Amino acid sequence: METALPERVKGVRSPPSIPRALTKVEASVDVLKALADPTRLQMIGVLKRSARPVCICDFTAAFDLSQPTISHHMGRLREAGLVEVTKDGIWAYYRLNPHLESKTRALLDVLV
Amino acid sequence: METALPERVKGVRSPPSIPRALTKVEASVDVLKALADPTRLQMIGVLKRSARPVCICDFTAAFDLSQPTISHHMGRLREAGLVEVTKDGIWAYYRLNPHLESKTRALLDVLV
DNA sequence: GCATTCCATCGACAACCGTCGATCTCTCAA
DNA sequence: TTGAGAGATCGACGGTTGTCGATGGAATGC
Repeated sequence: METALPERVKGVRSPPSIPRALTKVEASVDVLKALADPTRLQMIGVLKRSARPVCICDFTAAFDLSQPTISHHMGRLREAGLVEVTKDGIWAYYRLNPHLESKTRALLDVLV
Repeated sequence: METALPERVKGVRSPPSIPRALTKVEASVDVLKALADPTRLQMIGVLKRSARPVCICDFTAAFDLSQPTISHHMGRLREAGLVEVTKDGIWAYYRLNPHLESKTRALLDVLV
């Protein structure tokens, strides 16, 4: 029984009382959207566990997806600031962004 | 220079070597998708900070969204197993699922 | 019974997303 | 200089998502 608290009265709204969180939520949502795909989440897992940058051709070989699709997913991760690319000749090597915000780093530690 | 490691040779793929993670990834993706929306992420934040269940009418009042949209978002959170509902008369009170997997709980601790 | 209130569901719409084949750019080797 | 390979970009397609108004169902109060 919740008798110690004011009863809700029909037709009478309580004041909103829900603080509108702000830009912080939007930033988190962008990272979450980037991670909310099985291919991209596995990509992040591989990069996080790898001591050195990984050639994107290895992802193309490992996943049952076309090369443009792999490139698209990696681009999404790059746009979200999660990964960095270095070109070496005709190859592109990706690694986790070494300057990730601590909160984002903690998120990845929980996830992968 | 990476001379201590085998050089990548043009036209010759390295073995895949990327382990395909499994159902675990899919489960994480479902939670991430549920959280990857500003409205739903704020809802989760409110529920996590609230000591008692919150009437969904408070969310309807606090957000600039229609009542069906609020109900839809809460339904998504419920489908993902993140929240639970208890009906009290004509009101619906939502709270964080008290039996969240520890990994999911850790995720929310980082996020909100 | 009847009207009112809260909430979920339905149907529809535009926007976004994942995927592909085709194409373009760049680099390297012959 | 020419050819070939790696990777990004483009255009298109179906499926999903966020949003709304309208409707339906359950509980309450008159």
